[in-house]
Amino acid sequence: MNQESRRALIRKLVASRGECSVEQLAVELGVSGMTVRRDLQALCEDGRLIRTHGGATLGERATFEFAFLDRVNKNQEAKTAIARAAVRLASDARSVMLDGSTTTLAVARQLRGRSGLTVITTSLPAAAQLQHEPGIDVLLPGGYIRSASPDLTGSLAETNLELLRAEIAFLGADAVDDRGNVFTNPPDNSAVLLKMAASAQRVYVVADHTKLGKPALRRFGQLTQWAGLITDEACDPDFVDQLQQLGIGVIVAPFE
Amino acid sequence: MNQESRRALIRKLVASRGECSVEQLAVELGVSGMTVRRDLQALCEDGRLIRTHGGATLGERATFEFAFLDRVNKNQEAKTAIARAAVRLASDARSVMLDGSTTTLAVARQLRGRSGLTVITTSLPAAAQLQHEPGIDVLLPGGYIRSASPDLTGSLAETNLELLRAEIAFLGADAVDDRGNVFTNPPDNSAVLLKMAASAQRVYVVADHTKLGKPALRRFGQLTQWAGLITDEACDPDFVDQLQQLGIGVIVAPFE
DNA sequence: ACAAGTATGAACAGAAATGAACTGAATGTC
DNA sequence: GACATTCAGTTCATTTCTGTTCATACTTGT
Repeated sequence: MNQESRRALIRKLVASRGECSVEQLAVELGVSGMTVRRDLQALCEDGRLIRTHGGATLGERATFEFAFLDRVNKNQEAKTAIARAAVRLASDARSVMLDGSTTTLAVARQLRGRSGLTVITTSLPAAAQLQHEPGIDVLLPGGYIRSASPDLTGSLAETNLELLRAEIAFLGADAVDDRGNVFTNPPDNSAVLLKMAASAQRVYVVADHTKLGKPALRRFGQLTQWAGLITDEACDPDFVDQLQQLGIGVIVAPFE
Repeated sequence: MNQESRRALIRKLVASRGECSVEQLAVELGVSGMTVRRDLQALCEDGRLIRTHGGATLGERATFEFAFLDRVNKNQEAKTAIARAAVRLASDARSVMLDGSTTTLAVARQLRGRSGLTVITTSLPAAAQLQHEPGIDVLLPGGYIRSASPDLTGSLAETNLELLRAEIAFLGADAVDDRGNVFTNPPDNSAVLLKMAASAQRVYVVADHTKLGKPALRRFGQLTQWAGLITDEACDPDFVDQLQQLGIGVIVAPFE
């Protein structure tokens, strides 16, 4: 029994029973619980099942569900703080753009309950969060769904974003250095991000404190061109000073 | 009973009864009231139900989700049979269009495992089903997410569909009458359906036996214009005869 | 055959879930 | 409007689960 067939069998067992415990799977497959956990983690990252404490279940993907992504989310507290600050900035906006990062997903969650708002987003989880909000229209620009993460990319997305306009855009960054350069990691789609930035009157970069002060692979913009950075209060104050001396607006969101 | 399935069960119980008390849930689930409270809070934060004093009621979002799941689960066997026949017709197609009906969602499920395929769909659940298939590219035409059902509509969707082409399209119908007229119920988006039909080389209407022999509110097409109808073996043979005498191709899919 | 990389399992430390007890808030009753 | 009752939410202890780390076995490519 190799890894691949074992994982296939786990998928089958979970699919047929709807739910399996780690221990149960370990006994049935004749491997240790540790191995089962690693398998479940891998399958969960692929979105093939939903990890639970003690086991795994089948997601209700008959509906448009991306809730399982929330659990993968790191630094939830910081992102929620940033999101609260972000929606405050957008309090009178009637159109908001959100990219496909996990930080902007937190923004989407904070937008719930708003009315008279159109949200343009490439993020399918954000769309799922907002689809049933009575006061919010969700507009997807279309495009290919990236296999690595549930958001839209490609020339169709770019072309459509050129035709759309929003009052404010929130873009997630994988890294921000002390010169105000904003980075993303491939295979992230910097082209789509740039189209979003070009189509919004005000552009804020959202990045929690773990993203600050280091570069990443692909530079896609400069904070001096945009409205500023929103980060959380666990960040380094010296870093914030440096950016502010460059004339960059920095908003430090407090925790609850 | 782990957390995930317990919360799923709570959702079901609240959905079926409209309202549940904390104490009632605690007894039925065999957990403490404290655990129920924590579950309810989590579900409430996700917008899945509305917390009340002493219990919880159904929120708007949950209402939509369960209404959609009901539709998905209706005549599941027939829809699966139709879907199997559909993917056989599309066995050498490299591009497939799927609309947002529950029958075409079954087609999406049957497409899993295929490779070298691009699926163009307005259905967000279908997209969710296929997003992790390594051999399948999922292309969304964009547009507004309808509030009543999770699919895309609006002029953006229509414009983009005009630019796209597929070898074969499967469109769900709410009704097919004995003259070959194909109907949809408002607020279904017949404009998007027509754009899909116009952009595909072969167009099949998929409709289980409960949809046959009756009209619905909005006529959006005629089977004689298209490649034919796929239905299931529980249909009325006389009805099939009538359509065939009009020169319409009818495929009757057998159950497993 | 050898070496590099991968998979596996054991042990342990940290995290999460749960329930009990307690305090504070909301609702209903008189 | 005051009181009683019920409910909610915090805190803490207990249990269970998770994931890191490390050592070993296995697989794969050269």
